[in-house]
Amino acid sequence: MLARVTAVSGTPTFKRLPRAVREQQMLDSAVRVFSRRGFHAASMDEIAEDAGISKPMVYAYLGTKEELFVACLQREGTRLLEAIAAEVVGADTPDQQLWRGLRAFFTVVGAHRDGWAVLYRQARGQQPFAGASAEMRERMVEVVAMMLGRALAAQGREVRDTELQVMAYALVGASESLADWLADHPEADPEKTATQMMNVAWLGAGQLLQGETWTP
Amino acid sequence: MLARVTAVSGTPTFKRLPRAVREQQMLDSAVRVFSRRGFHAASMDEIAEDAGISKPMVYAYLGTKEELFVACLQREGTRLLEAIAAEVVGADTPDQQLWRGLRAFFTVVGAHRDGWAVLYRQARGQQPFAGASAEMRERMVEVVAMMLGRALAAQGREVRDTELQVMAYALVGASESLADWLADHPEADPEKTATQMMNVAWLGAGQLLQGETWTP
DNA sequence: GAGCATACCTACTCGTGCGTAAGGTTACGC
DNA sequence: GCGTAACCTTACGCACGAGTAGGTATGCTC
Repeated sequence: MLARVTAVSGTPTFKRLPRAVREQQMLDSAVRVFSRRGFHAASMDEIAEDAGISKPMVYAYLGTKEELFVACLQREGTRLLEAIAAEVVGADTPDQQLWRGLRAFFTVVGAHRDGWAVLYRQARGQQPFAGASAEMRERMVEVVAMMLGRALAAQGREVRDTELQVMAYALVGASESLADWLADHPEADPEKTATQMMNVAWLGAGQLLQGETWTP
Repeated sequence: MLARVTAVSGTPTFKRLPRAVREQQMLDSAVRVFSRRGFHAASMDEIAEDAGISKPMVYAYLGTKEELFVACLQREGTRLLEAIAAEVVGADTPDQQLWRGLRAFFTVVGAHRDGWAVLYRQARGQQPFAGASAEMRERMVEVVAMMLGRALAAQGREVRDTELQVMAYALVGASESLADWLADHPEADPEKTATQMMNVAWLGAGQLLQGETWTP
């Protein structure tokens, strides 16, 4: 029997699709199932079924379960990073960079909610992938820290790198958390969420840049 | 054969301990193994071995794997929430409440790093527990939002509940993220991390309270 | 219109790990 | 000092799911 006329994935798939197309369908299904069940609880059978295909096809195209998960991670991760990068290069002042980066970030997350769930909720905990996930975050933190640092320098102020790092970490964490919230709230508007995040980030940062600090 | 003289858990355990003690040892081991491996990859055998006990004991005392995980969640979660609550009640001004809450939070996380890893990195993704985890965060967000709201009211300003909610979410997320960073950096000082977080949170919040907002 | 590559299937094997049955051993009350 | 309850064990059954073997259909090329 060939691939059924209508798969669960929605798009009615007729038999015999070219490899590139099927691979994308499989990745879509994999992301969906991984995000719902978690890496281990997700079964290759369910992924195959969701894609409207039989299991050996998945193995033939994307390899083992781990490799499949990595492929998901890669696709969703680069989608996100590239979208952000593309927006950031078009801006020059620090606040414009931050704003456009945030907007791109929340837009992509809003459009691919379970992709974000896989990236953020799954990869982080599961041991074989935690490293890759942490590395991606590290890069984001680095970039944000650099932006903050440049903004500081422009104002003639100097702050230790560690401080910058920690603050960047907090900002990235806040964004991730809001993204997570966004992923669970279909009614929420990505752009508005980005604005709210920008308020927290920029005003908080702005004060710090002015040399004000809070002390117990 | 009885429980070995020296278990992997460190404390040399002689045979025949009272139930309450063994249960705590098991929970310690469970948290440790769950945090290292993730829920599914962790095996009951490994947990039992780590506790220096045989598997059926774990089942006799703490029940199935899911129940065991829930028990871990419960212990670590209440430990955290109670520590924070105890600190917050002793303060009255909003910034003191926030500060003492944050300090308690980072102190507990610093002292029980893998407890945090289980709570935050594991429970969040694995379907059966995501709900409980989200609920706990929800409570935290609610409390923070309330604190912000009171601070606002004291300054005669009024903000829509949703806005408060989102900002609280961002602050909680930033804290979680720093906690996560703390869990991976044994050299870091919880109190200092709390101070840095307080700076981001309070200065950011402070500006918002003054009515300032950032606009694209 | 024969050949060949590609897309696709059904139907297995086999390891791993949850959960349990059935039976030893120690401490404590009386 | 002895029964009994609590503590603890070894050794298994069994299900589930990753990965594979081997075979069938389809369409493209010359």
